[in-house]
Amino acid sequence: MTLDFYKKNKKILLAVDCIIFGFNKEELEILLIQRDFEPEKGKWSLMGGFVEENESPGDAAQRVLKSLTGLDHIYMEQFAVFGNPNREPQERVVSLCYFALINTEILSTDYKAKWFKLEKCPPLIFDHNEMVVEAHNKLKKKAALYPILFELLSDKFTIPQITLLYEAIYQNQLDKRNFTRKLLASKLLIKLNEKDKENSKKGAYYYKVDKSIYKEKIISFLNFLPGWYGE
Amino acid sequence: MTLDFYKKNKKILLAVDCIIFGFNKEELEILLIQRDFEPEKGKWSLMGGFVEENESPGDAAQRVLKSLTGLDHIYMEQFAVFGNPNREPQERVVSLCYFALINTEILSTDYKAKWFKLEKCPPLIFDHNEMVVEAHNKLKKKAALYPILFELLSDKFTIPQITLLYEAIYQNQLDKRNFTRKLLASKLLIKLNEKDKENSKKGAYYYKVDKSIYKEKIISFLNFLPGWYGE
DNA sequence: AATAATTAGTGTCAAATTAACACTTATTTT
DNA sequence: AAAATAAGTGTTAATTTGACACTAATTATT
Repeated sequence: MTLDFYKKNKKILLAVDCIIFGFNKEELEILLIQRDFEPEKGKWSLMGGFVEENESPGDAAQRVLKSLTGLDHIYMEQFAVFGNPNREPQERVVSLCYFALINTEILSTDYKAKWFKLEKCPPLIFDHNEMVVEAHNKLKKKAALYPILFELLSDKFTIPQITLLYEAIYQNQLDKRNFTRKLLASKLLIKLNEKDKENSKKGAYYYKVDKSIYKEKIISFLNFLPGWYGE
Repeated sequence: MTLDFYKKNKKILLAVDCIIFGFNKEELEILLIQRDFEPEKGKWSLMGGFVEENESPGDAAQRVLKSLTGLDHIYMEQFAVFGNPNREPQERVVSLCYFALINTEILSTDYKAKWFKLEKCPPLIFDHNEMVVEAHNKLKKKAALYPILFELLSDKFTIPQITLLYEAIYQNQLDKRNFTRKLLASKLLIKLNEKDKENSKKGAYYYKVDKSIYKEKIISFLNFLPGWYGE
């Protein structure tokens, strides 16, 4: 039994960092917390923590996010590894990065995590600002290809809301006629008999996702954004 | 100085595994090696190794690949983390997965790594078969969006060769007229005054990539594959 | 009661892109 | 000279795209 093989190798602290984007009705935001321990105490940071013995990195990300924000069962995707030997000054830490996009409203106020407008993201500890930039790039690509964005808009949403969301992510104006046409052409949306009257006098119809179709026939959403090309 | 914070946490063995796809003229292949140490000695495996103290995971992947295959400066992309606590029986190991696509010909015969047809991939150690499936899925998506595939076809290549490559990756037939038209419409290809006469009597013109355009204007290649949708 | 203000919702058309389709060309072998 | 092989190319109808601006529904104001 040659366990020696494993013994020779150095173990490493393995962390997860969660980049949580939020949207409500206007702008893309990002969730941050203030470190309450050294090093870098008091500075703003992503939600992070270490992978423990009996959990997978994905589970660790879920646990860390929940413990710091109360957010549970958020689908996150691993999108990068930051593992430069000197990225943290005190000790070597390799970080696995996960991102998600949620509705800002679902964050409970019992926690200290705070939303920042993405455009006004403060300086963060270590290399966290780079992580945010990379996550935003991934989000753009992902959103172009997959209708994931509908999921975050809770159960029901209006077409103007989706439009605003895409505009926030791509920081671009969209032609609402063309965009609506494409949305509806996907046949993923079911019109409800109910209107959102909070945001306009006329009121906008709510829609929901047709999950039966959605699961199988995942559709290419590229070119939702005219003239926009990946990366 | 609260270094204790770090001390409390368990360190983990961190590995990299390299999924190297190869193509020459017909089929998509995958590079494997036979383990020459326990556990699982003698079984087929991906090229893997541990991340060492003074290297980033990306550097580790490069080092491991080079030491086992001689392949150097291969662009690999991190695409998954396999970190289930029990994925290796002897000891907990979290593995970062990287993939690349190269021309099978560039592999030197001095090494023990061996090409297998992807369709005849043998049973591999641990969860390596799952890694291969995930990598293949990523490759499909990636290839649809980016012209990366030209890069692997060394300096020059013919249009029939590219067509075969895409057909191998998507395991699908392509209409050669339509596909050629799209390739040329990208304006990424420069026709050379030289023919490949090895593969046909008539001979096919070589092309090379116009790197000056390639770098900036990365073009969406989605819908290179008619009716094909992501994932 | 009429008017103004606000945002939702919709249609057309010209241009570009797509997918389906089969024959000719160049060269080598026999 | 004929046969074999793989390269290379063009047309057309259908679909999709992007540019464009008005009408509809409701509420607030006067």
